[in-house]
Amino acid sequence: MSNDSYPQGPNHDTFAPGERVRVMLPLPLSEAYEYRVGADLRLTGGDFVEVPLGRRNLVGVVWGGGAGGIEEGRLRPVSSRVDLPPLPEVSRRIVEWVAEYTVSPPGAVLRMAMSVPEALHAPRARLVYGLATASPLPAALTPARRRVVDALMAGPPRPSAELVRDAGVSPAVIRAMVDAGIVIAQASDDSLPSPDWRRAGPALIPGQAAAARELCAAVDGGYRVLVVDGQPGAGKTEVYFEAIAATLAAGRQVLVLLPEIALGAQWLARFAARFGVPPLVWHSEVGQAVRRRTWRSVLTGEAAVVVGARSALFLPFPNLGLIVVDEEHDGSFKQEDGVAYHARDMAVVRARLGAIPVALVSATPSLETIINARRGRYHLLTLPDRPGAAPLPAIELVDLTRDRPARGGFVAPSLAAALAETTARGEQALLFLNRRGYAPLTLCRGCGHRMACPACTAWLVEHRLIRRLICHHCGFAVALPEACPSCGATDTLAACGPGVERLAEEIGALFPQLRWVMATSDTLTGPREAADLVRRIEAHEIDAIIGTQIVAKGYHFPLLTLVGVIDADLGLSGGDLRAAERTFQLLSQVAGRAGRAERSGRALLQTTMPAHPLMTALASGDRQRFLAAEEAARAATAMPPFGRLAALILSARDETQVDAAARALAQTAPRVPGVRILGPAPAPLALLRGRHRRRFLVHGGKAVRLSPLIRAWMAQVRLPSAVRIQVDIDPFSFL
DNA sequence: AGCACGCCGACT
DNA sequence: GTCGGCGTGCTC
Repeated sequence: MSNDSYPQGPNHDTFAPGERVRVMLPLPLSEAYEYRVGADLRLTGGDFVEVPLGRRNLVGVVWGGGAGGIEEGRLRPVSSRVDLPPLPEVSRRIVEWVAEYTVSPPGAVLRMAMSVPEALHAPRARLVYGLATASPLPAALTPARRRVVDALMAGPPRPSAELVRDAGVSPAVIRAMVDAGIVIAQASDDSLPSPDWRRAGPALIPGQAAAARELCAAVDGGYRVLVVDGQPGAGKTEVYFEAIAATLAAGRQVLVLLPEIALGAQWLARFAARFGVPPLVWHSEVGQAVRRRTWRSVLTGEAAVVVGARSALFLPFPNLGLIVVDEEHDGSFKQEDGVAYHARDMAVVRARLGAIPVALVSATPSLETIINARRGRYHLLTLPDRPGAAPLPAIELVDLTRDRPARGGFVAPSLAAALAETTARGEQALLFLNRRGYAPLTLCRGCGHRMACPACTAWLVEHRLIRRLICHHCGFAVALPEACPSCGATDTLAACGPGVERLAEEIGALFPQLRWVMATSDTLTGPREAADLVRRIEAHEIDAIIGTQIVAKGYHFPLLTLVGVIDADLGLSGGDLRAAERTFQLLSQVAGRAGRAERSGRALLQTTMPAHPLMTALASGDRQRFLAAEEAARAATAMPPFGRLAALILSARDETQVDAAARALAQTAPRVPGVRILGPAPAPLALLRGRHRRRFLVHGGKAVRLSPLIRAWMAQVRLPSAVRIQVDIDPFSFL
């Protein structure tokens, strides 16, 4: 049923009864489907409509007029128009752009923009109970009724269940008070509190103020990419908060993309301190009621600021005025499965399509961003170093070939000594090891058998706390065996290499008095656990944090003055294009956790390669030299950002089938000057979740558009449906 | 993405 | 004999 309580927008693409419309459905279909506009309907591009598909009814979006691509007999009518504002034009264009670029069906991209089916229908109004203001309170009240009145005087109207709890009465009391006219039920006012951009921000030093002025000047000035580069503690957040305030003052919406939201409690608190209210939050952990409300308030324009993980990029903002991508270098902005996209790059496209500014923020900007800034496509704003605070922590290398840990241990004597000194001074330490579990490999000393995942090309990781061996790729888990499954010998299984659990064991043995806590995605399962951990650390109930990269980001603890990196070499193996860059970023970020307040900090990096250029660059703090070397290496081989890459991964349960498909694809590989196609070869995880994988790599110059080339290539070959093909334009990691 | 249709194993 | 496993194909 049509409902006109929302305006339908300008009339340039309206569709009258009897006309054909193309409707994009949130399904991986290659194109929009055509429908007939039924009687009594007037539709506009972007309208959400219910349409029949097969034997079900789905909500899709009116994409435009029908081109007559389907015969009359198969055409079915649109069922109804959904009572929502239309999906904004710019949202429709970003869906098409991303689909084209990533070689994905547009419907699959639209699905990310629609996100929750429930959100499409208005939630039932909730009733809240408040004091009737029209009539005066009766002079005499029973004790139970008195408690209800007191509870309502002390706070806002609330749902019955809450009132029952707060007043300590039974629901019958409230019902009776409603009948007596003392309490009235009303629809809850679920309007959102708006951030107050008029509140004064913190005082900025001249360098910060200048950057803030430039960012603010870009607001309402059309498309522009600004890079905010500054050391940890240099005030990047405060600077872009000023641009958020300016955007809100201009009456427009703001989107902030952050890498990991689960641990964003400190960020949210800073936002609330600056603007008086928390922002809306969008990530996979957000529950469906909140999702629905957030999605709808974005679409109606009521939501002022949304902070979210990469998927927030596709929220249907009708009036977006600014995008901020914080920690823009972070790898988690790259989605690898399904529609493979890089949220930072697509945020830049979204800004261009919407003619708005985008701020890319980082202490260690990606090489891509740096090169774009140098070429003048992006505008670079560099913040001065930490004002009035301790200098950056001194990064020292611990040479594991000389300063050797005790047999069976992983902590070098110098790091152990630093830990003892730090905690003796009443300060805190972070021991960083980017490996979950107890040990990454279990092998039999008797026969040499290694415990591998049956469905993946990967070793099973021992998780001693839950006594299981787990595959970190597919989740396969078995109980820790007593005997070797290959030779049957008992007491021969040996844990090889360290994980955080094993590190914790070693620390506990070295320092029995030390109060440590382990922080990994296994122990911090939600915002509540994270908030609790933050509280315990701030209250100094903890001397040392033993954690994975989950603690590398966004935190700032005043007493934390020592960071120990157990294995600085860990990210360098594997031949990944960005291995060195990523390691540099991660380790600088981790080191930056030390001594951000008045106290100066130390960061010790344990390495077996102290002469490696990456290690010397970290130790000397010479980011420029490291970047220059990295840039030269990439330029010499025309690797990104000096050339383009795409990966095609074929997978099937049957190995001969995937090989046959790979051969068929190889035979039709396009021959284009300046484009090289490598493969097929076994993909880095040749077996993943029980599927055999083969990979092609497509490499071309900066000027070559790989997406149309790959699309044309795939169109030539008809593969059996059991073979899946995954395209990844601009692959980030090679695993 | 669903949902149906279709073709092979263990149940009443 | 059928119930049901999921592999394959289609939906305007």
